[in-house]
Amino acid sequence: MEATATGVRAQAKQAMLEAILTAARRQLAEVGPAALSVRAVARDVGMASSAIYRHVASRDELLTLLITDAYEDLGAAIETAESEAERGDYAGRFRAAALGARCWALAEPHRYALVYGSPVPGYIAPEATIGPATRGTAVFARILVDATAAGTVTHVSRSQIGHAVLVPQVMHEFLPGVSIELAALGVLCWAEIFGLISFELFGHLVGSVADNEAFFDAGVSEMVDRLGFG
Amino acid sequence: MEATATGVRAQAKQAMLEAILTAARRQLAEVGPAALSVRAVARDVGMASSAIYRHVASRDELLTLLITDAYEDLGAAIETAESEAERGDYAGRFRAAALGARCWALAEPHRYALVYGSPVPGYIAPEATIGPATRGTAVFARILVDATAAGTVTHVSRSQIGHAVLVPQVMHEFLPGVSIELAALGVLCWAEIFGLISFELFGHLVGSVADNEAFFDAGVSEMVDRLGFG
DNA sequence: TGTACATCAGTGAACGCGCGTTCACTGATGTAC
DNA sequence: TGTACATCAGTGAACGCGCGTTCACTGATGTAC
Repeated sequence: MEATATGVRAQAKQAMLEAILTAARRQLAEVGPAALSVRAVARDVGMASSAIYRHVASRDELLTLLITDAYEDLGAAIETAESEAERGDYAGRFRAAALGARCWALAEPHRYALVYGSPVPGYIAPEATIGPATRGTAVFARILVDATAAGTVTHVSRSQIGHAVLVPQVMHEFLPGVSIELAALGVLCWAEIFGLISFELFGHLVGSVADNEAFFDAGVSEMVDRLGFG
Repeated sequence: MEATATGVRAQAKQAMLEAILTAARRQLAEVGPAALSVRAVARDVGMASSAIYRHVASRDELLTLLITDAYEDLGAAIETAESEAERGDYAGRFRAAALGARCWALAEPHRYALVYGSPVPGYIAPEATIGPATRGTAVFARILVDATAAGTVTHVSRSQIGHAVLVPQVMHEFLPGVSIELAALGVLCWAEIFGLISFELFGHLVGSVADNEAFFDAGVSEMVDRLGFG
């Protein structure tokens, strides 16, 4: 009974935290991260503002929770999308992962902006955000690793890339066996994917690109070519 | 004498506006666009907060001025950098323009984030920002146009790009004579350049990329290849 | 099972603060004769 | 050149508002005997 008893309290607490985060996500979408306010969240959730402090230490911790939450959610979306492609189809896996990222971003523009837009002034991301941040990226890395292991990489860009460009530890941990050239190309593509998504979401394609989805697809096709998954 | 007289007043007014913008840029760097405050700007400039309203209609107009100002400044930096390359060296011009953008962004990270980071919540950009926004982009467009006119474009990516992807008016106005394929490739590169800059500035390369400049250079080299400026 | 005690989620008032914008005003600077 | 008047940049008080965080408190829920 003891375990169940404390379990009930803990469960209620967990549910309350979830409600607070839901309200905070709503707030985020309305006023943005810089104007996110503990009091507004409390109002939304129907509590005294001071009650929030029973669940969250400060406004900054609330922001941290939103950030890790967004990274995890985006990472999960990329994982799910990628997992639906055939394992041996590296182009398909890459395409699915990229599209998964874009779909999530379109559905959750404010949470996307929170993690891939401007840093929040005055907020310093604690170490706890690093883990979740790599989740989505790791999916892309795995595709490169698998393709290399399978010997499917047929051609990489002709541009020269110095050996010191990437951090060795990342090469060992996330890209074992992958050549520096392909790894650097992968990081470039990773940045391009999020560059394309940001441009679309932040309005820089308005007036230039008529069909955002076709444009993104064209970009991804090009990346697949470059990576040698053609 | 009349013209000089009003000229003196007008000149003082102009100087005051410049002082306000300088203070506003400082504020922007400290607290970000969402927290930019008329009162803090007034304090910085040494005036009563109400005095600001003699020069600027509202907080939103102040933001608009900062945005057009940032676009113009970035555009000018790209123009200057690009103009130093030899006219017939399209790869060199492209490279210079891209590096010019990156240099400006590194020197003015907050103003860069203002225009290429997350949109400011609750702020709706007026039409007046459109013109300045195209200034830098136009430099890249001109390189494509010139290279096409000179017949220097030797090879474009093998990926297929539908004809409806780009807005026809933009093709006519900024990219006359340029093929749809090259134009789309150009827009992709444009997005990639700003994607790379944003990733670097917003901290997404920390821990992965050891040498940001070399990495950016590698990316640009690759783009030059793709565009057929090799 | 029943009772005494401890835990702890939520309250509401209070702290000191900053915000955008308006408004009647002052006083220096420019203009017209 | 001298004077009367108009312009207008800057003032400071005021409006109504929201903020993060603390603190002593209440009262329900869980725990230990």
